[in-house]
Amino acid sequence: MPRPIEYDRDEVLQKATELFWYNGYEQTSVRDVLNATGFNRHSLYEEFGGKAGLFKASLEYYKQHIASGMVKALQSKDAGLETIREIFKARAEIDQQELGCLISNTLNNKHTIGKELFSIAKAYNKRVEKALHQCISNAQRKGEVAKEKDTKLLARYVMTVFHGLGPMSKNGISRKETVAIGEMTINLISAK
Amino acid sequence: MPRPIEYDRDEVLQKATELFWYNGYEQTSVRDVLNATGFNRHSLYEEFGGKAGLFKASLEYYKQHIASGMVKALQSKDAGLETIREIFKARAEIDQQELGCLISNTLNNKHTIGKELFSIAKAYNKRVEKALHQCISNAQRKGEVAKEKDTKLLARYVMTVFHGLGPMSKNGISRKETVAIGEMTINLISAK
DNA sequence: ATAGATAAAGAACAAATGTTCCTTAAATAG
DNA sequence: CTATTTAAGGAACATTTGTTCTTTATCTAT
Repeated sequence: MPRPIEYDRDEVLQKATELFWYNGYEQTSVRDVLNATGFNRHSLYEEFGGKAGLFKASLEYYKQHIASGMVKALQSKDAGLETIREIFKARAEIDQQELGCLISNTLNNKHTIGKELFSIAKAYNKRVEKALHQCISNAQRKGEVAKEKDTKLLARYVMTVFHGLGPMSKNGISRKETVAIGEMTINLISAK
Repeated sequence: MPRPIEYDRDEVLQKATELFWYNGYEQTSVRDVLNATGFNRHSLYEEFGGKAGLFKASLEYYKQHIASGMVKALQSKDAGLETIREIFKARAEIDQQELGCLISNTLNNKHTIGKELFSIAKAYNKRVEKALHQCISNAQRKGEVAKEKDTKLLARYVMTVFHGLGPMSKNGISRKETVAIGEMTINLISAK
């Protein structure tokens, strides 16, 4: 009996995520999303509850469609330094778009984005760092990393480099340079 | 014959810079600045030409009052790895405020902040990287860095770490960890 | 003392923001 | 065919945005 839904939730989310990624949360207006998707104003509030809800859904979309591959690779049983090398290679590719990472961008807006949205980004960031820690510990077990190294600190270190690649990409960084930075980071991890 | 100016330009700029640093350019309204400073609306437009002009002046203030010490140290004749170590120490302190770096934050808003403001940030970023490059080349001359190392790439690398510290700080990073990350970076630079 | 000049105060503007409300359209169950 | 249910369309809301304009206040050179 109800009139059938005409919009495609995933299509809307994909476009919204793109916009949030490109312009940031606060610089993306509800209008922008409506214009870009043809989505209905009322339906947006029905489906997502408002702008913040839409952003929450976009963060979820980002995690599942953009970042999940990386996390899964890191969590794999045979993850090691080669995994990290691959991640830098992928990052070198994506950074040509000069967008940085949506999670990192969101963290950067800590003081304006609201506690709930910030804590979602923070939680996911933590999850990535944990996966990275697992991977490095795994590498250590395999003998790729010296035994005396503090793998937790190494994970923090790699996270720092990841976060730094965002601004670097917006400044213009070549694939080559990004890969080189990855290689240097891996050297640092494995150095004795 | 003219009525004397009642405001203190530098005082206004200090507060404005603080606000822009904390909230970002777009999230700081002209009202916010007026409220925080008691500055006159009309005078703001007389003195700075508008919000963008105020931000330009704030970037200038930031360069001169916050970042210039670092650049000068890097450009000093006897700059070397110890200089970089000191910079990380200072950064560990400032990062407790969880603000990141205003230049880095501005770079991050590439797609919304407008070309002129972006290019100012970009130019200064370049200047810092150049100073860093000088410092590392100097260190190489002193024998602190292996001769075969690509100092330009090393400078890029350190810039990446610097940029990464912003999001890390907003996520909560201790002084100790920041200093440790600095130490690891210096090790990477000097490693043979 | 007065005229001229410039700062301060704040009213006012159009445009944009996120959100809500009301009307219209489209589908199926009876 | 009709009634009911829910989506779509879009008008309307109060705020907030950056900016401009008008009025008032305060100083000094004459």
